[in-house]
Amino acid sequence: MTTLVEVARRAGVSKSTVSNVIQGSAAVAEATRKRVEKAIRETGYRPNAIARSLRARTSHSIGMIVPDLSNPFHAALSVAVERAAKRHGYATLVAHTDCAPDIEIEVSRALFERRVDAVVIAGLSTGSDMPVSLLDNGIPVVLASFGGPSDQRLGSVDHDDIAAMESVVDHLFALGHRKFTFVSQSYAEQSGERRRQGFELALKRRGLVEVQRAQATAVVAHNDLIALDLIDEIERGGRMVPQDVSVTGHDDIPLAAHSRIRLTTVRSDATFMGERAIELVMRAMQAGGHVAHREIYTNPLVVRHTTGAAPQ
Amino acid sequence: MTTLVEVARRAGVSKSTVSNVIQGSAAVAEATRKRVEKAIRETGYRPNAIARSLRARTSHSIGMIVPDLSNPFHAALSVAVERAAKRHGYATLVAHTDCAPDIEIEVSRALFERRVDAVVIAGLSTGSDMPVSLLDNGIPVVLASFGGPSDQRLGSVDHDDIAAMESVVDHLFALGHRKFTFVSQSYAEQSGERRRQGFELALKRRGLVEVQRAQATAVVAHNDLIALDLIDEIERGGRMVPQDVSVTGHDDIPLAAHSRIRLTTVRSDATFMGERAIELVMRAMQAGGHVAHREIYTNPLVVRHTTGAAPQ
DNA sequence: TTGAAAGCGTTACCAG
DNA sequence: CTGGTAACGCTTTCAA
Repeated sequence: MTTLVEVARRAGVSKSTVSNVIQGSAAVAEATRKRVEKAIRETGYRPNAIARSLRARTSHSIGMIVPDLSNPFHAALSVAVERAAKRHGYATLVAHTDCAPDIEIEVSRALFERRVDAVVIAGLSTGSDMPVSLLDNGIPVVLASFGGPSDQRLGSVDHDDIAAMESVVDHLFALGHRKFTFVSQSYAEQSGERRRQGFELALKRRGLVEVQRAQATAVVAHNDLIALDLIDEIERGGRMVPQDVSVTGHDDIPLAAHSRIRLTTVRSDATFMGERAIELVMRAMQAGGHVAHREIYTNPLVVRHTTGAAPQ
Repeated sequence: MTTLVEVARRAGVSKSTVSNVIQGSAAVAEATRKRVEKAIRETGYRPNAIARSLRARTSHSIGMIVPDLSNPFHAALSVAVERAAKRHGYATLVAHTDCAPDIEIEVSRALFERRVDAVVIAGLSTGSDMPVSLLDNGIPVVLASFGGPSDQRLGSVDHDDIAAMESVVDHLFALGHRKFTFVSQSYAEQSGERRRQGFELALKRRGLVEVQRAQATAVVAHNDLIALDLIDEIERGGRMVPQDVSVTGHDDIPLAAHSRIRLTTVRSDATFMGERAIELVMRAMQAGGHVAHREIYTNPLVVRHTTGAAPQ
């Protein structure tokens, strides 16, 4: 593998000079610059980012922690994060956790050892103190698409789950539904918990309590993927959506709008959130501190055809 | 940030000793080991992977190049790659290309500069010589879910697109279809081209030629996502699938089996391919060479409800 | 305008 | 068993 010294030798200059040429920094005589550039071309030299990182004490990489990329919402978020990071010259290290606390620990340790300059988290197990340990190590952290424990140093690009659940229940209630149930994912994720809270709050406000899934005429799912699964299950069981049961999702993944699905859901802009997360992180790194900034967006309910009047 | 020397000073030993303790290698007296471990615990010391990489001349990271993670098939592949890599202690750097040649170049350059130990590619623009340039730089490359230019050094975990298209066309032909069309994605990807070839071959074998999309009674899509889009478009246009038009996909993404979709498609196991790709890559790195190995799987046609008898 | 040297945090070799 | 020293490949003073 070609290194700086080889290029230098070839060009008959010192490595400092080669370095200067590459950085485009210090004034270098036109003639020498030419010689060096020629040597670089001839050898196909590419700077070793690892050596640079060691010297610069910054890896120019950011960590992306995601529960599960097979959720299209998370995939879109990751895509946005990676693209935005790349635009800034940062590489993205992805890691899945399935919201398993032990994996979360292992992963954050690995990211720390690799000295990522920041981490973006798309989902976390309830009660995880992983962000705090990252923060304590001086790594800026921003939560994307959810909020979190109220450490001041944290950044977050969040959406209002409580309001979202209120609008979902409101819509269903107006359609005459009184028997609600909430279905969350298999693992305990923070956003799931918050949506459940919002759901229960909205119910209580109307003097209702959650019923068993089998009794419900309105099923509120934690996200679109789960809603889709529920529709599948309900319809395979011989009942119809929305005639017998109404179902709502959350996220508005691309497929939700499909003519065969037409899912009533809450629209959340994963791409925007991913980009915004990187913006915040970049700004924080420039300032050499933590993000310490939260913003929260209110998402609109998108009414489609999986919700309808409550059966008599 | 705590370093080895700080730990050493604290424990009153040399950094070599601390290093030895960490490596668990050279025999270290029980007493000193204890002291060192205590110092490590007290300082919360974590080795700097960047320094290690520089020294070891291996980054313990692999690059994952993917056209677009929002395709669930690619997402599943990436998940599998990342998980398998993590199991081996490797981090995964993901990069999207959208199959844009200029981004591909930029990305492979970035991965090379970061000295990834290998790269897994999930999709590539037609005619790209990016794998070759990586290979020439001594980086093992394996293509996952497609084949590629026939460089001997390449690895690939491929599926038989020609056979897949033959079975798709065979199925449709048996249902009475004679007017076929093929729809690929917006960008020119290698697997897309190959499937198109397989499709045309299968048609020719039956003495048929492709017709305009508007005339077709059988639409063969390059992948499930496109098939889903087509169904959406067709049904919004007032025609029915499969009564008026039959549609097939490729990949068998989770949603393909949904009760509202029931897509006839070719099943390809993204998770398996991702894992296998990492296996091959690990083996190659151990041997210090290129993968230079290809395997190709024949995928089954999964007949569901988006294909039916050709309209009279 | 150029180059020598120090140092980033490790590991590995070799003396002691 | 332990520690000194020399790399790994780069950037950055600081002199010349």
